[in-house]
Amino acid sequence: MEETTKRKRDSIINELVHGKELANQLSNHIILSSNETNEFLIDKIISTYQKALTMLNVGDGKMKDSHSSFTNESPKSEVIIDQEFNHNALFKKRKSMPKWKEQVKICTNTGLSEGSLDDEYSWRKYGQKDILGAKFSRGYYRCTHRNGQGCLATKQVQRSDEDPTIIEVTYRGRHTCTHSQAKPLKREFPSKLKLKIKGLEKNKLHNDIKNQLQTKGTSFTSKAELDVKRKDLEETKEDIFPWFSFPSPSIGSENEIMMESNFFNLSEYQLGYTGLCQNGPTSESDITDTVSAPTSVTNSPILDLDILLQRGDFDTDFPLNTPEYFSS
DNA sequence: AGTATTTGACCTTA
DNA sequence: TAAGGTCAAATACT
Repeated sequence: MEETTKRKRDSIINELVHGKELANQLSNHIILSSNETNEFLIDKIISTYQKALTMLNVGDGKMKDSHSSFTNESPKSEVIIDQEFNHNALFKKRKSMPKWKEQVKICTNTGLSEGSLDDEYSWRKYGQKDILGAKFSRGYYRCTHRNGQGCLATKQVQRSDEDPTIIEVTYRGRHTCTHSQAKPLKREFPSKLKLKIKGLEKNKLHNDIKNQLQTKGTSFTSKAELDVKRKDLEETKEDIFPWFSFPSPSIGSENEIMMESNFFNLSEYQLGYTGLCQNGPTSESDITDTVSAPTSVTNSPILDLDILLQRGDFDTDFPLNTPEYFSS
């Protein structure tokens, strides 16, 4: 082997060994905080270093044989054992991950599927199973950023047997992806249900909205309010909805929390949005329910429709629950 | 073509 | 050993 190649190789090995040592030190520090996801990621980092060193035939971070490296004699058995170890470790980690359950009530007139429930994270379906004794199959979802950012959050979605309008969602693991952290708060202006307004000028739209809302009454919010009856298993409120500021615990009882999703109020009319219900209130009871729902959300931003229209925010996308404006 | 979903097979757990 | 959970190839969608 040439002298320069040997020197290069040695410095690579030194870097890898150093990196692994640092990861080990980090592990010892973080392990005290018992964050399972962090632990898992650290394990992965260390194992990556270990694999690289093993492939260089360096063994446990120590330079064993500086002569047989860069050959094709990779210690396959070690790698296989390592992979098996990681596989088992992965299952153990998953088992010990924090887990909690929510029940989300959806409106009956929506054709949206369980998977389209908008909880502000992006999920990718990876499986579906028929569950013994259950009428509806269970869907398995993982965070979209699992591969890119190693986010291990998963959720299981299943329609309730007793009440098909209730979706039971079981979350497992916290999101570690930066994407989800950066996503807008639930109460900010939604982007998902885009309203396609064809051939309507802003002013006409504005007037139409006014007229319709005045006809229906002074105000309404969408039927978007999610009855989130949360059953804590292991988590605190803040852990489950880190983006959401919960109202005082006086609402509801037995740890049940009613969430209302009238995301924002417009000065003349209250408009709501939902990722669950596209058709808005369809009956008197819907409206009544909505109006009588606890108006505990006081931190909703107050926006004026005129300003929003002038700003062009709703040029073509306007999240009203007014059926006439939905294209689908 | 790239991304998401479906679905049968495989793996783990109780 | 059966049921639940995950993988990954095939398929669908955009």
